[in-house]
Amino acid sequence: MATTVKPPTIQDVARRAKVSTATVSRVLSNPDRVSPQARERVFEAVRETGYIINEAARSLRMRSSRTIVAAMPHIGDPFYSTILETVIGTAAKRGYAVLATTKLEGAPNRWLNDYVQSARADGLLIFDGSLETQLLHELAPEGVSLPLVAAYDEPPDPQVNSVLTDNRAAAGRAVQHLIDIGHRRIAHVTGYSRTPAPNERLIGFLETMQAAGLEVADDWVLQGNYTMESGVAAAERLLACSERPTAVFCANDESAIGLMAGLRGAGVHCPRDMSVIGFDDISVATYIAPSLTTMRQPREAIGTIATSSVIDIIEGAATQAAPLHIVLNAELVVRDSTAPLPG
Amino acid sequence: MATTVKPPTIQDVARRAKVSTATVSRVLSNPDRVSPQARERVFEAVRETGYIINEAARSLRMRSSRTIVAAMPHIGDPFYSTILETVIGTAAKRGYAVLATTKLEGAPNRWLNDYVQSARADGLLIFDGSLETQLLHELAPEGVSLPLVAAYDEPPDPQVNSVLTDNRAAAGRAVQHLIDIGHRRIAHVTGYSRTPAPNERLIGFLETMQAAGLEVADDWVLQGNYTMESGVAAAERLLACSERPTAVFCANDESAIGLMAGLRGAGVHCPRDMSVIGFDDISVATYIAPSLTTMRQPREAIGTIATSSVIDIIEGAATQAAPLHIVLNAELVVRDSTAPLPG
DNA sequence: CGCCTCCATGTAATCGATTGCACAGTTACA
DNA sequence: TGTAACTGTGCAATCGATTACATGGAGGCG
Repeated sequence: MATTVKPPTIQDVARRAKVSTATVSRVLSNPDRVSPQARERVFEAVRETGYIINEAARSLRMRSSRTIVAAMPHIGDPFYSTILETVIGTAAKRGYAVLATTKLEGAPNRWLNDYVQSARADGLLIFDGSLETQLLHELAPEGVSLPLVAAYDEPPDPQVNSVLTDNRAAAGRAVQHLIDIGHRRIAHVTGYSRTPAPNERLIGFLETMQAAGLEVADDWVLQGNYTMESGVAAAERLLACSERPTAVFCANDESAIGLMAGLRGAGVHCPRDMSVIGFDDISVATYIAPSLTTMRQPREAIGTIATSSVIDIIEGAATQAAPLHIVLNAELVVRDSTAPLPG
Repeated sequence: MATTVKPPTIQDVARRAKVSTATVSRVLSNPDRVSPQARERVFEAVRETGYIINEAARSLRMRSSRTIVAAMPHIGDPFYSTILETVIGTAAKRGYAVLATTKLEGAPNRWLNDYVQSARADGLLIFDGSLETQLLHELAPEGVSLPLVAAYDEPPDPQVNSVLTDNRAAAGRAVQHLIDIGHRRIAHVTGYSRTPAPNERLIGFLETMQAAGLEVADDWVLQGNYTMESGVAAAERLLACSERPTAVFCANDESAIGLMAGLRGAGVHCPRDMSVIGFDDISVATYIAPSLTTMRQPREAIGTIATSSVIDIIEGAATQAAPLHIVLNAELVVRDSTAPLPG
């Protein structure tokens, strides 16, 4: 039957190739440092034994695990899962594996930096602002510098390396688009803020409305939480407004999709009766009816840049004079869910 | 500035608590085996030093990494990302971390079992049939038994533990629903098969049509690949059929969404002119227009059961007399995209 | 009182890799 | 021929945990 055989070790290879383990190790990490004959014998012994390096032993000795952690609030969200995919791809190209984590309910919730302290991972990628507090708690007092890159909606601690879209400006451009096509009464379905600071997209909305000299009634700011359900709920409250808006800026595509579903259920036609704009450009946005006007976030860029940055830091390529702050732009994609205000 | 300090080791704790490292280790893994006095001193020393176990050292010594690998074809797909989320949650509750992998383009593609051989992971969760061949290649000749659970569309090697939905039966029920509401001319947008075997949902479609005595014209089987793009392309071919079907069964929700977009673009109204049924019940399915009739796969159950099974196997709870084969059912969810055939 | 058992703890080997240092052999050059 | 420089390789310490075995002391019992 199935027997569990102990995998060959570097000792086995050394014995077979009639060299020392030191030589085997050298062949594997830097073949040029050994003679061609020995090198060839070692390669052959590796082939014959099916040797695969024991990463646990390597990690212990080298103090490096060639692994990074990606922490996100909610992997089921298409926005994050796309990012995770590019993270994995980018990390793999550099020889790193990716440990994926979410906020855990009911499970022993590790401090994120424990992953690094315990030698499970060499660096951290944080896509969730609320996790940062967990981090700083242990981090700050020590003054320890952790290979860490943050990439999320709210502007993180300026001391922390970050890659993010300029949410405030992008939100402003979304609202400006609605203004440009004639809307004056504009509502906003918010996301929540994962940090103590107010949500950046909300700020961008308010600033732009103010700059255009437009009033924002109290009941036009509809609390949401980035889910489709919250969009549906927002639709109901929206339709109950004393002065009904003609357009809505939603903090993300999912709440926009929920909102449109809610409007439809109430017999309100989008975009004829109400224009809707989202944020993110998740992949379904093109295919639904009406197709969704939105701000496209460069998700691939976010994932790729954050990942290569953290690996650069781990490997000491970036000497880290000052914290890294990369700001990306979101692009307006006009589709069918927004239309000029008639008249 | 930021200084990197070496984390405290078990030696540091032992010194501080004035005991041996053996005692510290015992306190940490089985507190009852040491005297209350020593135990208390150790706990205090741990607190004072901020000791965190070095997992690399532990893995090396224990030959166990408390990590599992989840391999999926495409994490961006909402179907898989939801599963991954439950996998991470379930694993965390049992004290395991999750390494996430996808099929990698252009990166050195490890054999999946290398993760286990190299002591990076203790077990494997495979959500992609095409990856299995990579596995068996190295696996079979050795006769080594790997803690492995497969969970994907096609029925896997009977030797391999698996958790899967009965795709053939579920596809049959989807088609039967269309028949029940009066449709006779039914098309199918296929997924691809990740294994040499034909796609199970296609088989279910054909079997059910045949059982109902219904003809399937050659051009009613539309090649797809589970993407929305392929759904759009299928719509075009569908409308060109010499004898146009009145209903379509799509191999997953995304191709159904694409198909509906394509139909809409051609002025064909769903469900009035064409009924559409999907498969999976991804979360947007409820919110789009028309809302999508589909077969709901128990994704949470798949993720949870697969994860606990593989951990049971790792920990030897399951003595593995025979391979595990768990079959789950998909449930028909009727929404607005299917309607009775008029007349 | 002598012997046996049991409990708490310490000693030291072990897991499998990497690498500083030592050493032997070769080549270069005076 | 002697010395220096260099190259290729091996020896053995090391990373930080776990655990089999040894030890010493306390307690029980005839």
